[in-house]
Amino acid sequence: MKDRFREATARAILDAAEKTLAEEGLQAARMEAIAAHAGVAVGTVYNYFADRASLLAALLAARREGLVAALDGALASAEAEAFAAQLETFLRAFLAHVEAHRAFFAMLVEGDPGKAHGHATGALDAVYGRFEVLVGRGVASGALRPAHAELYPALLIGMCRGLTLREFRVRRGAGLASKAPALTQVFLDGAGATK
Amino acid sequence: MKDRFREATARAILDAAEKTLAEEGLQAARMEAIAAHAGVAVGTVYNYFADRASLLAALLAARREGLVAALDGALASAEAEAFAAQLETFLRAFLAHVEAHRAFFAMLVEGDPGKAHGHATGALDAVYGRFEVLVGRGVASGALRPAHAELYPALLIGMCRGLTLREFRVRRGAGLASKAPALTQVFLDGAGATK
Amino acid sequence: MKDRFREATARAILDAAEKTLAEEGLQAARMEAIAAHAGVAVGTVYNYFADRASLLAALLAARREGLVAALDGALASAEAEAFAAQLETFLRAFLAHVEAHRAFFAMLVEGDPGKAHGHATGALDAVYGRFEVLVGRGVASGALRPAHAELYPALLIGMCRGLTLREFRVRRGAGLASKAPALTQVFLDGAGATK
Amino acid sequence: MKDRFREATARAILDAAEKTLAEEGLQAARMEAIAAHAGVAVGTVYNYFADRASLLAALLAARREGLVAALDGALASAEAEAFAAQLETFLRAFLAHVEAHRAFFAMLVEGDPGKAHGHATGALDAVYGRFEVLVGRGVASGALRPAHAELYPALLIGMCRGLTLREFRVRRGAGLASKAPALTQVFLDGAGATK
DNA sequence: CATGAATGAGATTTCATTCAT
DNA sequence: AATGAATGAAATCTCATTCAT
Repeated sequence: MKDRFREATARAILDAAEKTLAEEGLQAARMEAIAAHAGVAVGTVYNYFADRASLLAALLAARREGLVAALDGALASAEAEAFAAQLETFLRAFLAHVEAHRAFFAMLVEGDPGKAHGHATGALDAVYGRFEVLVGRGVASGALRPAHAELYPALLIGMCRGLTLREFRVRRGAGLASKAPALTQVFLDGAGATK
Repeated sequence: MKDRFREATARAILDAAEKTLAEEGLQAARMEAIAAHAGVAVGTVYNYFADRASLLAALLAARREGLVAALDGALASAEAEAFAAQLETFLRAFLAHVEAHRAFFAMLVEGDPGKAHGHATGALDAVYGRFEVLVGRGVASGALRPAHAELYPALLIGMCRGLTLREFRVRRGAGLASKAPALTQVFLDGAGATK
Repeated sequence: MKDRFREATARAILDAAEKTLAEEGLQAARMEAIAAHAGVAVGTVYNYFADRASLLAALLAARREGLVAALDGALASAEAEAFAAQLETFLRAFLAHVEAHRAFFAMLVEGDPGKAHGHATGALDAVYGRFEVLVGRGVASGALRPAHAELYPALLIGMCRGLTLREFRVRRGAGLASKAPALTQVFLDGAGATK
Repeated sequence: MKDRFREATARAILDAAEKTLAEEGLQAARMEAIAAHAGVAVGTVYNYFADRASLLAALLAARREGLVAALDGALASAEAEAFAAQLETFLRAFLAHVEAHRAFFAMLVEGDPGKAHGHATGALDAVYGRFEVLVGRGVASGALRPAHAELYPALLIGMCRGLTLREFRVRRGAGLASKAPALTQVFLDGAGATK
């Protein structure tokens, strides 16, 4: 039960870190601000995480795990359906997570290309892998053309990101996840007029 | 001729800043490192740019202008061709620029999601606009389906970004610009098998 | 009791600032030197005062308040006496304070004539006011001729300052406060021989 | 004739320095600002004065010489008159100079107590001496009581300074020099009512 | 364990001075 | 001799981290 409490505090700090990051940015977010958001003193943060980098890494890991779990859930739940439905379910799960943890996604692309990109790239590996699983299914089932299949994961993730950034400009609308059908359709059928 | 010199120095500092940013990251890049890369003393940097923020803003502006010019060139040069060719030319120009100025593109997504995204968003407005022009042509000519046309610019930019990040993982290949045909095809025809 | 500590530290830093200012001058006094004099690290100084200007302003305010309190004390304690006695008490209090906080008085005249004089002038307003109160009493009681009464505060303060600077040249003597009787006499009776 | 030109330039730089000092303060006045006020480049200033300290010292010396000359003139011209007239003439000359070269007088009391006060004190020696000459005459002629005669120079200078600072507050009036008669009267007869 | 004041290395910025043109 | 861009030492300020309470 002590462990329960420790874990709850740790989670609160991670949430505070995410919030602070979202508000002030990866670089500008100071440890004191994170602690204040969590309602604890700086020293307490250091009782849970060795240093700033560890805290950020832990946040990254926690959010990645959540995202991977969501994607795995989507992959499993839709396994029996047609590929288009699977894809839409998967993309909806992805977009919903991006929307809920915008700060996490900001982190994934931020940081120094040298260090953080290595970070982020490594961190994304597992996510990337789920997209590859999905694409593999599509190709195997004949639903996807194998021609440029090695690019599909990157293109799908990129389009999701494109939609995310678009949300910053057009400040209305039904939210990111509602774009999943359109995204699915454009990816499968293309934007070109059928001749 | 003195102005020539001043401008050349300013450009050299901007290039050095981009290089340093690429090597060390937006936050880690110190003014001294930038100055050293440019082959001048710190004080000299401050003779050209009021402070760190101004230098970064100037770099942002300079690269954006270069990119917009490249996109305008692509839009103009391919105007007479079929839309697919226009699209490919445009995407190739975009990808080539991203490749040449990776540091610039790293900057566009870095920083605080709140502020810098506003920044980046504002900074990208002109770029976004060129994608809209292109998409507008496609819809007008009947080459693009108007269904989700409002999402196309975001999706195209996103896919380019997806490919860019992919370059960080697969460290071989013919470079980003060579992906333009594949990207064009996937965007126009979709990844789905033709039934 | 924590607040007690904080206040004591703040006072220690102010004292250290005054000392450092006295030793090295308004411009030459570095924040590190002030911190060292106070026996703390630079960062600690910044935990108490936002920046250099704030620290100096706080010192100014603290010393002014002390001086004003001393003058108010003198005004109150001597209220019942004859004007000459009141004047002497008042001047003695003033001179004693100037002597004790020479650094403070150095500050009052230092800085940019434009801005800092505005500063100093504003800062001195309260002090000036006490002299005006005193002069007002003198005029009201008939002890002072009203002819040039509007100049008296300035003349009295000026004479005190003159004596202060004189201390820098003649380095002996019983201290500034001991000049109060002479100053009182000259001001009241003049230096001219009685015809 | 070349020397004439050199001297004229040097004087222009000194004037510019005084002006800049008056506007921005002793510490804040940068060499570039001084050069700009003089209409020359920084390098040129260094062709005339070895460094910043030399320039300030030269300004000090120049202004002091002017003041001393004016005081000597007043002492000589009024030698035959009654002491009260001599005093008024002298004070008027002093106040006029202070008014014309406010920046110079700001310098005299400014600076680090350590260095600049030494400076200023030394610089004032000659001026102080003229006040002593005047007071000596007054005592010798029986016009001044000898009681606190050693304080009179300091008191007179102080009163002048008090009036100068007063000018900063009351921003109207006929100028500093017009206060000479009042100052003379108060100093000779005192502010006390004649019983 | 929690606290938050103290720490000090390190970053940004200024500006007197130099020197090639 | 005049110029003004370049220089870099030195000052201010920040903030991750420590540790006594």
